[in-house]
Amino acid sequence: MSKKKFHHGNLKQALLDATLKLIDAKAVSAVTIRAVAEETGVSHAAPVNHYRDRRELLTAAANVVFNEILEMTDRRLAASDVPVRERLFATAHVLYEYAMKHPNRYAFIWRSDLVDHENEALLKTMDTLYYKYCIQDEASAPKTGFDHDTLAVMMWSMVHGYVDLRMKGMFEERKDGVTGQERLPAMIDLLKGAIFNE
Amino acid sequence: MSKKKFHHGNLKQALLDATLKLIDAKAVSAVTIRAVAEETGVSHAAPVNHYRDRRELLTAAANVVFNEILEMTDRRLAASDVPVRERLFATAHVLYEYAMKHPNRYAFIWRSDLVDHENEALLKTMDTLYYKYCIQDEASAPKTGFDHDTLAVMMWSMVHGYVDLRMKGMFEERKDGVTGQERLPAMIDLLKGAIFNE
DNA sequence: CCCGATAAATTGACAGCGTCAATATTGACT
DNA sequence: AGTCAATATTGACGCTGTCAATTTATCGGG
Repeated sequence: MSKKKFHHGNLKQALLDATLKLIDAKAVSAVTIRAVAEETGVSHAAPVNHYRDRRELLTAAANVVFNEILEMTDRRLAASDVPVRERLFATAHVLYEYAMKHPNRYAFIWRSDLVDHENEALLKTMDTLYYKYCIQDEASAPKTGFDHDTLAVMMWSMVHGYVDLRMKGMFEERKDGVTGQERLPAMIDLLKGAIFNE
Repeated sequence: MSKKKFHHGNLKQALLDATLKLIDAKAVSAVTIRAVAEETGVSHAAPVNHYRDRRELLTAAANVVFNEILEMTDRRLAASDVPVRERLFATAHVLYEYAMKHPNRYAFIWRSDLVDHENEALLKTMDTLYYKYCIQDEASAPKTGFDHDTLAVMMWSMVHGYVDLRMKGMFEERKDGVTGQERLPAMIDLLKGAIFNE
């Protein structure tokens, strides 16, 4: 029971759903308070009761997305029993796959003009993703002869940078004809090989 | 002669200057047509005579920035007679240094919701930067045992990704205490070492 | 059972934004 | 001098986020 069918139901969740729906269907620029309100069937000022402003709504939505990525990583690493030294690369693949599958969501979560990356809940989710799967604990980190922190930052930067630039038209099949589906995994492999001297 | 002191002088250039000034001082979000007009001392609708809309103005500004980076790269590579196999890394350093020195400009040029990256002039500048300094010509590319295209994309992605994520608060000195001034060069060196087996 | 308290939603307003149409002004050219 | 086109101004429009005032619905206690 708790909160069912008050005036609307739980509008808070409905607003969040509408937000993500609009992001997927169009882009985050289509997420106006008024559009979200209409999509949800309430008046243009109703959302203020649940989210102080647009930024707070979008920050909540970003948190949902980061949690999705986190869960996706959990599944990948838990299911197939990935060896320790492969964890960082597996995480990189997950990040890349998520971005390819949900480009609008991925682009959106990094829009710091729209999302408050200092938000406590969001910060916690992001830190979990980063420290749990990239940094790991010192002991279980694979021995490579390279500083593991630096490797983690490198991998994360490489994946994000590639995805971000690609979405903006760099590395497009303008002259080289190589599609993104092939190129990033190759980059990850190259790095892996270089690190492990294979 | 040509165009001096018509009504304003050459408003077109003045608008561009005001745009970059606002980007540096505040952020690209502060670049409203009206603010730029006021900064330049003309009425709010004057800019339309020189730039169709806000997007066109910002695209022109982005072109200026890309050209700055291009020139900065030119100077770096020409002056110190950088050996061929170091060119890619030198370019990476330039990109990084520019981003550190002009963070607002760097963040702005990748805002594809505001800048038209399909614009012909801009595309040409970007391609020059990319193909001239990253891809180079096949013959003069250093022999590394790795596909040079892939290396170039990797390097570019890594630098951009690191800068972008850092600006958004990842890799902040939250727990590790490492500043960006030290970390990216270390990453570049690590990659260089891995590639050249040193 | 009803009635206040309170949470939730509506309505209406406001300023700021980009942009367009109508108008006025200026400089260049014949 | 007088015409014309380029350039700038003014005023308006619809859209945005947000706030204040108001209305509506639900809950808890008499």
